[in-house]
Amino acid sequence: MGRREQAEWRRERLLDAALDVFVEKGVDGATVKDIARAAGVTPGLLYHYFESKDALVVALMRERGFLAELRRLLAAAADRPAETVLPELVRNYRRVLAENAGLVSLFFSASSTNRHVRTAMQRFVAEGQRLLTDYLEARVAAGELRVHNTRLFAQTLLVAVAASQLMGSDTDPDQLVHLFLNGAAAGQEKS
Amino acid sequence: MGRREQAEWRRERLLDAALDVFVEKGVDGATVKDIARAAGVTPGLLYHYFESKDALVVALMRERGFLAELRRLLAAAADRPAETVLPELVRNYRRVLAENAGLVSLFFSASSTNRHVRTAMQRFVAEGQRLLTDYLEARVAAGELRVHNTRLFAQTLLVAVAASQLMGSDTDPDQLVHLFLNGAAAGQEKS
Amino acid sequence: MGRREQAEWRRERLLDAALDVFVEKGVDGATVKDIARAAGVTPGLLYHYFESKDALVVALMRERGFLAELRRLLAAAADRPAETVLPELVRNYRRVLAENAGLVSLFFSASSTNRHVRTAMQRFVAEGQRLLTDYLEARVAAGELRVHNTRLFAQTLLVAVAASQLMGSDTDPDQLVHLFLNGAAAGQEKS
Amino acid sequence: MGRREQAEWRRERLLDAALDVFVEKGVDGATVKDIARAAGVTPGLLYHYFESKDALVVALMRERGFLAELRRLLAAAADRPAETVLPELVRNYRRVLAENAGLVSLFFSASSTNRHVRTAMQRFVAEGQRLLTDYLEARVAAGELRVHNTRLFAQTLLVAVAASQLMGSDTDPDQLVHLFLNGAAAGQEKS
DNA sequence: CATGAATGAGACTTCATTCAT
DNA sequence: GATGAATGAAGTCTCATTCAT
Repeated sequence: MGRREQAEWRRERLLDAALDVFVEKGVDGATVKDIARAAGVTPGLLYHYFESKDALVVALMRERGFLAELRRLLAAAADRPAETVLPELVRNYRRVLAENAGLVSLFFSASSTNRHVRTAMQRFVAEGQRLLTDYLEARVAAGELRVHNTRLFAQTLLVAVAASQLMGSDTDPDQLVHLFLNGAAAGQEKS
Repeated sequence: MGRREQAEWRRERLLDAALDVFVEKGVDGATVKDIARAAGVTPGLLYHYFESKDALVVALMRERGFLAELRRLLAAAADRPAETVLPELVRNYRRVLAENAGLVSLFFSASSTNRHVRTAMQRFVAEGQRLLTDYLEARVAAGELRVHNTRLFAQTLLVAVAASQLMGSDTDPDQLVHLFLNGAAAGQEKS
Repeated sequence: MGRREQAEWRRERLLDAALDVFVEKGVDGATVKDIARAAGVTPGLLYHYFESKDALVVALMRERGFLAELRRLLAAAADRPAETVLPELVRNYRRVLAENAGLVSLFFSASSTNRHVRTAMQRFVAEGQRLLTDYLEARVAAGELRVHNTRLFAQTLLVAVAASQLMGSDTDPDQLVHLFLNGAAAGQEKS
Repeated sequence: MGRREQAEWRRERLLDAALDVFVEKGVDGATVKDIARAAGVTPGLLYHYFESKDALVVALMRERGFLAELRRLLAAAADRPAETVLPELVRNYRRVLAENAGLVSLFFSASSTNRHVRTAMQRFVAEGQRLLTDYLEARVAAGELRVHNTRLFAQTLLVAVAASQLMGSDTDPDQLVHLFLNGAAAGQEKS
């Protein structure tokens, strides 16, 4: 492994360690020393790779966030029915969340004092909503859905998945999508 | 105002101040000095009323939480239709959240290092879900709803309201409930 | 000693200690720990009295500076001849410098990274020059001196005294003033 | 450019960079990284040319000081009148100071923790004074000056020039020398 | 020669908490 | 009850210096 790769690898290990520790102790509860120890380096080195502890959080959101995944999932979906796409989306989304488990709690703990972090997080969530909203609009245009407020639908769905993840519920993706598509009223049936 | 009332009053003011400061800076970001200053007293005095900073958080959740409100809202509702009750519930729930605004972010920021706080918070959320789930079960039994997973419905609804509050969206309660009751599929119509 | 006096006294002791340590090790070389130890307290307490290490330096200049002394020395001097006043001034000025010994080196070491400190120092020096310049102008007006550039005279005299102090020379005040009043050219004699 | 010249050249560029950065941030405020960056190299390389950061300061004083210049200016001056030589000296001295601008503040900031640096600086200043004192003694012997304390004269003059430089005053060299030669007393006139 | 990753020591600062007054 | 001086532990961050590549 050359010098260059070694550095890149070290950076990734620091992000791994940071995510682990943030998840376990919370962003504010985690100390730089904790993270460094988890990565097997000295605290000083952390500052060779990241400007500050907050910068680590921002980097995590940028580089380990699931926006890329979400984008990929919806890229070619505009023409396919929500009934097919959404369960798949939820399933994949859940998988991504599960894989990068800690990120979820990270997103919900907007407690950091630092404005940069908070702003980064909000931008992040907004972007996710926008991606899903765009897809939903396409489906409404296609006549499949009649959602009046696509933004509300998108926000609620994403939040619901994340929340169930956060609380450790083992929600069935199909059930969730079914609820969103068909509602809970007794008189309603699929045509 | 007697000794007794004076003390009681002071305690309430401390809780007020703590909530304000927690909201603004997050639980970990807020210092005891901040809280004391916001309450117009000295840090030392805070320890006459609360054992520790963490005790303040727990007290806030116990005494300022919206469980009482939720309980009251659902108490006499078991026999009334969800179509009527839920919008009312969402509306009132939102109002309560808005009034104790900060609590929402407090609940979502599970970042505190202290295990007591985290546990208290989780118990709290679970209790809220249980209350709503019980009502939904009653409505399913009454034949109004056909929800398969009432816990999922309850969790999703509560989280959705809280999240919209957290993100500052001005979601319309009626739209939200409509989405939950009727779904988004185009072929579906209210009878 | 009441609480109030105790605090005041402690603050003064911190300034004393800071001056000592700054003199010995330089502003940048001195650590907060050094200062605290010299004052017999913990580093944390220092921050109860001063916002930062830099604030300590500024406070030293404000409260231990010799401007007050200079002002007092020149207050009633406007009508008295420079030949009498200046040696007296130099003598007293040297005494003040000697008493607050360290301040001199503090003033010359403009090395602190912090802009606030540097600015405070410059304002300080400028004020001293202005005070002496005003007196000299009065003597020129009185016909005793014919200085063309009073600011130059003031600056040079003050700097010369400070510099001799800084370098540990035991300059005779009378000789110094004599040099400034009569010059060094051989053809010149007092009338 | 051969190996040898290349190395020499690199060394000079490092000294240039070091002086610039020391001036801007002070000796203690400047980091090795700052200096390396200013020289366009990496921190590690700096240690091929200098043993330590302090060694850089000492080298600067030895190799970039104005002693050489002062020596040259006074070398052939012993027989020429102070009235001619001193303004010329001040002018050239100021020019040298201006050219190596930063050195002045470097000399006045005796703040470095390191004793070696401090000692080197003091020796340096003393040597400058001795050079000028020797010249003045020659002029006294020649009957031009009647200075009683040539060391005082030399010290004061050099310090005055440096100080005006340090404080950014645009002092006129002729006025300064005039003050030193003729004094400020009203009754005195040039013969 | 040259790089820059890595270290270790230590700097400044913050803060929950205690306690004499 | 109330104050705020005082502490001790810890936290974030900096930096001169070394060394494998």
